Amino acid sequence: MAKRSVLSELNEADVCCPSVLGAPLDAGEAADLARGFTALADPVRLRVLSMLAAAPGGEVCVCDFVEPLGKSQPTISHHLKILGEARLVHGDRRGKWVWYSLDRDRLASLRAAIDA
Amino acid sequence: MAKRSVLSELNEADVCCPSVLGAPLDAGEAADLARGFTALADPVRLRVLSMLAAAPGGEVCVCDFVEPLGKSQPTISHHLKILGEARLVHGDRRGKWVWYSLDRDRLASLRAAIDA
DNA sequence: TGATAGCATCAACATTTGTCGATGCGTTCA
DNA sequence: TGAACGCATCGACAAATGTTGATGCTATCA
Repeated sequence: MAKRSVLSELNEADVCCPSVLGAPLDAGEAADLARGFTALADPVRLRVLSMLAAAPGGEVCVCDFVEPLGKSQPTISHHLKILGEARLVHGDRRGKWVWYSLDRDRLASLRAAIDA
Repeated sequence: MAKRSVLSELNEADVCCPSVLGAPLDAGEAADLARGFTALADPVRLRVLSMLAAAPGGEVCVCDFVEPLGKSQPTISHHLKILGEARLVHGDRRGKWVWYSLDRDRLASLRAAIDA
């Protein structure tokens, strides 16, 4: 597991959050981060996040995504599931409705991964 | 083009860099950002970026990616092309070799898009 | 000039992804 | 209880993506 000569000697074995700009990522760290960025790599999902960020109260009901985003209800549900699995959003059922909110800490951790 | 009631009234029509956490993104802004994050949404490409960030001199020759990343030379070339089209890296030919370097400003602009 | 080496492009393929109609499940309310 | 509504899941499909062997192009050097 020796570091390659072309790479930094920095040791971040016990750092909590791997960063692209620290020592070279191993395959596992890279796969973890890639899962997070994959969730951001779609225009519909970015718009979902931006709507959540801008919503008064920080919550948006599923039904309120459908018409503004111009996608079918199953498609919206699909994207919310992906964002949920990436822990970027969280859904809260209240009666017939499910209200989604943004996990700003999770977003910040992804941001930190590409922080200089 | 009226803003929806559920959304912020903030007007950022003439702001340089759209942010996920500002006003709701329109389809065009979201597509632009998604292209950037798509480039980050792959473990091989993240490892390429981290190797560039950690490399003394900030440069790595294409041939030095192949063995550490365990991918074929055409695959590495493919990923470098994607990173180049996303303006995250830049290649510089010197003799037989092409040395790639990281565009830290471009990375910072993507980071800013998910900045609180 | 010819041989060799490094990198990009091509062709092909399997896998993943985004999308939607149909359907199922849970909640509300008359 | 039954009807209506909101949301998730399923099945299917087209499009995009990651990968590699073969090939082509450019630069170096004998």
